[in-house]
Amino acid sequence: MKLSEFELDVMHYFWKQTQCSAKQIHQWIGEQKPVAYNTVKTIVDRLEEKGAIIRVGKDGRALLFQAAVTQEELTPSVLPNFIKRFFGGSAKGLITHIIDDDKLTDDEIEYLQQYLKDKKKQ
Amino acid sequence: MKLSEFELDVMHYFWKQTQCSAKQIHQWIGEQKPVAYNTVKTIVDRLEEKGAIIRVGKDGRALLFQAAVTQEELTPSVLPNFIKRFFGGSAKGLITHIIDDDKLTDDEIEYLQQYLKDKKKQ
DNA sequence: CATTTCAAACTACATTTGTAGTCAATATGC
DNA sequence: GCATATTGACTACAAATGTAGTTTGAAATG
Repeated sequence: MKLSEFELDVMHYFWKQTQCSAKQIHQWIGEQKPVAYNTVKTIVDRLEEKGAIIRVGKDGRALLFQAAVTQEELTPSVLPNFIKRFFGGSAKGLITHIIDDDKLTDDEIEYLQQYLKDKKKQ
Repeated sequence: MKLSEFELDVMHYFWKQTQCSAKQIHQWIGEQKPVAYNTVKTIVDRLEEKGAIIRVGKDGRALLFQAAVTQEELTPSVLPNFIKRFFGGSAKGLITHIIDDDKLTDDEIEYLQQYLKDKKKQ
């Protein structure tokens, strides 16, 4: 399943919330960028068409939707491509880039060190 | 600068090679998926329009191009978005995902451990 | 030099994406 | 019950994207 950037943004909300209406999505998105309700509704419609979300009921006249694909199901298909495109296929390259970029707190670094240590033991 | 997926694919070659012609790009891409020369040429044209590559000479009648933006210049604008979309903004989340997915060799794990250690010292 | 050939430049077109308006049905408040 | 406000469904449309054909001019070749 291939989703556009905006569609992924919206999925993000479905992954955090168990179920929600287009209106709720619109309000959430609206906190970050101004966009018409209908715009969000269109994205929701397309996500339903693509099978990324499904109707699970109604709240008054509003339809309630729920994610039909998990973040985990969708990510694997995206990450390898991303790594290939931007880091010549080297996952290590991506990680060192993140480290260089100071994207990690000291705590996170510690956590990852432990994580790597555990991984090597296996 | 925003580049499409295909455009990024092509940039990938410009980043590896110092300079090349549309024909060379076409041959390389052709190894992975069948696509007409003109298709590749269009992408090269668009990359030139966007200023991602520049003409650096000719080889016979063929134009030679060279990357005008480095991978490093382009990646920073893409990575945060990617992390936000797929890992809720957590770089740590991305890294642990990669580790879990066995994308790393033992040597790479070792290298990263050292890398993290050095980072913490700073 | 004339001819061939090949790449550049231009044009075309279906699909996807972001953005939103219109219309119709239906809860809901009074 | 009726008017009003909302929401779903449908339609619209420009820009971007992937894909490739046509035309033209200039370089290679005999």
